[in-house]
Parts: sequence; structure tokens; C-alpha cells
Amino acid sequence: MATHDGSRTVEAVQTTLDIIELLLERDGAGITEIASELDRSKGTIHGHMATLSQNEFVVKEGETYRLSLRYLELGEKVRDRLQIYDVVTEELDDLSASCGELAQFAMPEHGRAVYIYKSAGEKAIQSASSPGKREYMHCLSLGKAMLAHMPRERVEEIIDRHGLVGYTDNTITDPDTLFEELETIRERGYAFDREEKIEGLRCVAAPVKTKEEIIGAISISGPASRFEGEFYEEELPSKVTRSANVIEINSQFS
Amino acid sequence: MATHDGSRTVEAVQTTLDIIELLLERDGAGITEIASELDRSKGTIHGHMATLSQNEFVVKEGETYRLSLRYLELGEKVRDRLQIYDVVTEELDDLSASCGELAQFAMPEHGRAVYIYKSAGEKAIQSASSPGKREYMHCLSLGKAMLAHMPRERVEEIIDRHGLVGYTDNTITDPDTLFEELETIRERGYAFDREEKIEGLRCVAAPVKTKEEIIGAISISGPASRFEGEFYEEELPSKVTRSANVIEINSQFS
DNA sequence: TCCCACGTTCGTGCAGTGCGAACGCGCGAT
DNA sequence: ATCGCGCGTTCGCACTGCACGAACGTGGGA
Repeated sequence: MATHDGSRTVEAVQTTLDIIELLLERDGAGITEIASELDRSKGTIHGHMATLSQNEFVVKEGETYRLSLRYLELGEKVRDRLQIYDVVTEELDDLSASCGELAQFAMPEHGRAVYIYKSAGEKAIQSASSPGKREYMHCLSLGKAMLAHMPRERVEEIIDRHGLVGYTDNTITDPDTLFEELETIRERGYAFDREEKIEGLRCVAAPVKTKEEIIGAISISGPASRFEGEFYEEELPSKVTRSANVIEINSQFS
Repeated sequence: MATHDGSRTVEAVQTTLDIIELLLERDGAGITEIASELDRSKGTIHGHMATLSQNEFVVKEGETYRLSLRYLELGEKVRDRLQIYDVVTEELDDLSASCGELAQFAMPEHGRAVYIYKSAGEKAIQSASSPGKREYMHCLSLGKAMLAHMPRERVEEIIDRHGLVGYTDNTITDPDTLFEELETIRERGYAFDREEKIEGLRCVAAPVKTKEEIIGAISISGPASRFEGEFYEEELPSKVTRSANVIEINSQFS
């Protein structure tokens, strides 16, 4: 798999994707606004919007364009194709209920962790993540659990592409340290996040894999005040690995 | 609003959107397959896929490309921006529970009804609709309820664009008949679907609107065997209009 | 009433797109 | 083990169709 990024690309398409990305950030924008933001002429943007609108990827309300409801269809389809989705929701709901905290599931894609589902227990913290949200893997328990089960060269590719951005004093920003951590995680079977992304936030995660491939990972997140001692080091890891196993087994029959 | 479709469009973008649409139908496809399906050269498709992949709109697994998990993010964002969404889900859950049937909410876009949410009561029929699904409006109670509250010229535009496709003997395929029906619906406040799309399936719908604009519509659907007599002609219409009013009122404060 | 800013249209030049041939590779059949 | 088919990939070339920017029509605010 030569993931070289030297391939010839289509610039007109790049412009359109930039437009979509812009409309994802802003809730509606006009032609002039988009044109100045992307450094293109108004005429150019107009043509792109006409194409997007005819294909119903965008809606025009008066003078502003918005992303259309088609993305609901696309999102739904993509989710439906994840065969493990139903197994995951069921198991995560059980897990979050049993420990009262926030349980999440993510899958790797393009070298990042993509959140798929979350289930909040009674005492659960609020999390900024929502389905589809993409995060770097090196600073998440979820992410490290997944990296630990990828070939080393794939991990190196990911580091090359995304770097090891630092967020807190605990973030792992050195490749060698990361590889050692991944080794530990692989042997132990689960991963911790000791406030490596956000101060005060701790997590435990376990990988979900088939015989030879990593599928994703599940995690439990909570405040440092509750996540310590035996609860954090023993009880949660055991719960999370058990749930991951349940998912692995059940997903083989769907 | 000159909805003329004569605008100059960007063909390269059209190709890319065709690719996305193809990947929406099939679950994964290779370069050669896509190229032959869209009558383009392999080299061309390759360039488009590279662009889509770099922007993470598509994932490459070995030799097959799939739609990426980004569409979850897009779908989620689009849904979050519908301010009435929470109000609708709450009210529809109540409604479906109270009558035991299938309750649905849809919004108009590009001249079609787009399903946003459905809630199944105990006895509810299975429906093929899922969020994002787009249907012609003239043969749905939901659709007619929405059309009834649009300016006549807008309705004419929609007929021009989509026609009045017939599905059953009861489908309204004549514009004049449709306009009469819409008039009746406007006066009465709710719409019926008397097996106009699918034999044996009947529905009642009420519009959800602000002071001057139609937002969407809610409906209750069920089998012709249960949907008859006073229940169908009186009780359900009253329930559905009441729910629509609740949504209208509650959505003003969000 | 005027004027600015918006979306829209269109003719033009040339960048960039699409093509098709050629290449390397993996897999299955022989 | 070998061959050959079919896959994804690359690249040079011709020409298309993209992006530009000026010009136009329009609607809303001062």
C-alpha cells in the first residue's frame, strides 16, 4: 500500500471540497463570502455552487448556501455499513450503566481516531466528542489501544503524517517513548490516558480486533478525582477489556 | 429566486459527485469498476480518488474505495443545526406511544420530502424510510401537507421538476386534481394518504410551520386494515394536528 | 433617491483535466 | 514454477473547460 501523497489531484474538486469544509464550519455562507475566504473569483464559486446545488449537496436559501439534508442519508448509510454498530451500542450502554461513567467507541481512519458512539452513565462527564469527530491517536487511550495493534511501519507513517502534538505535560511527544508505551499496552491488553490530552481527564481503553486486524477500541472516561487507585488501575481495565471481548465475539456472528 | 438550471457548472466536480453517489449505492468499488461505470478513463478516476482520499472523504482499503467516516461528522452537524430536532423527537416519541403506530417527521428540500426522524409505536409497521431518505411529495401525506402551504408557483416548479409519478391507482397524477387536494388540505388543516404510494398503507399528516414559512410535517402511518372509520378520519387527524401544534409552539423558544 | 454590495452572466487565455498507452505487480490457472 | 490476465498507477500530450474579472441587474439601507 503505497500511501505516497504525490498523486496528481484534481484542483477543481479540491476547491469544491474546500467549500464543503467551509460550510461545515459556518452555518451558511454567501458567494462573496466564500470566494474571499478561499481566494477564488465570485464567478468560479458560483459555478461550483450551481453544481453542488443541482446534485442536492447544498441548498440555497435566498442568498445563503447551506449543507443539505443529503448528508443525513450519507451518514446513515456509512453507519449502517458498520456491521459491529449494533453490537457496540448495546454493549456500551451496558458498560456505561454498570460503571456510571462515559463509554465511547472509536475506529481508526486516515491515521486518526474517529468517534462512532458514546454512552453516558449517571455520573458521566460531558465530552466534546460526537460521532464522526476525528482526533489524533497518540494522546487518547482509545488511540493508543489501536496503535498498539498496528504494524510498526503503519504507526511510523501516522507519526510522519500527523506528528505528536503536545497538549499537556503528560502528552507523549517523543516517538521512542510512544513505541515503548505501545509495547506495554500490547502486553497488558489495555491503555491508559493519564491526562495526556486534557488536564483532569483520565481514560482506560481496550482494543477491539478480529484475528488479524484492529477494528477499533472502546474506552471509559472520567475525572481524575474519581479515576485513581484500584478503581482506575484494576476495576475499570477489567470491565473495559471484558466489554471489548464481548464485542469481538458477538461481531463474529453478524 | 431564479431557479433556472442553465447555470454553468463544473464538470470535474460533477464527476466527483457521481463517484460519491456510486459509492453510496455500492459498498466499496475499485478504480476500474468506477471508471467503466461512469465512462471515464482509469487515469481520470484515479486522480479524483486521490483528491477525495487526501481530503478524507473516501478511504482506500487495499484496492477498494469506500465512503469514509467523515460523513458521520457531516450528517451529525447538519442534524444539530436543525433547531427543532430535539422538540420533534420528544413529541414524536409521545405521539407514537399514544397511538401505537409509526410517527414520522420530514422537511422539504429541493422539491422533495426528506425524512428526518421516525418513532415506532408498539404495533407500528416497518417502514423503508430512514433519516435522509428523499421521496416525491405528491404521493405522501407528509408531502401534500407541506405542498399545501407553499406558494402555488413553487408547487408548479416542483411539478415541473419532478413530475407526478404514479405508484398506485390512487396516486394523484393530474396537476389540477393535486391543486384541489391541496386546497382541501389547507382548509382542513391535515392531509391523508389513501394508499397513494403503497397499496395497503395509509397515513395522516399535519404541517409544521412558523408564521409565514412551512418547516416540515409530521405523519402517522399504518395498515389500511386498522386505518379506517372514525379512528382514521377523526381521531388520528386530531392527534397529529395537536402534536404539530406542540412542535410549532415549543420550537419558538429554542 | 441614490448607492453600495450582492448574485449572476459571459468572453477570453491558458492552466489543468482527461485520455490512452505503458508499466509494475499480485493472483490464479495451468 | 510459470505464465498471463487484470488490477492500480504513472506520465506525456492535446485540447477542453476552468478560473478570471469585467459588466450587468437587483434589492435593501441610508
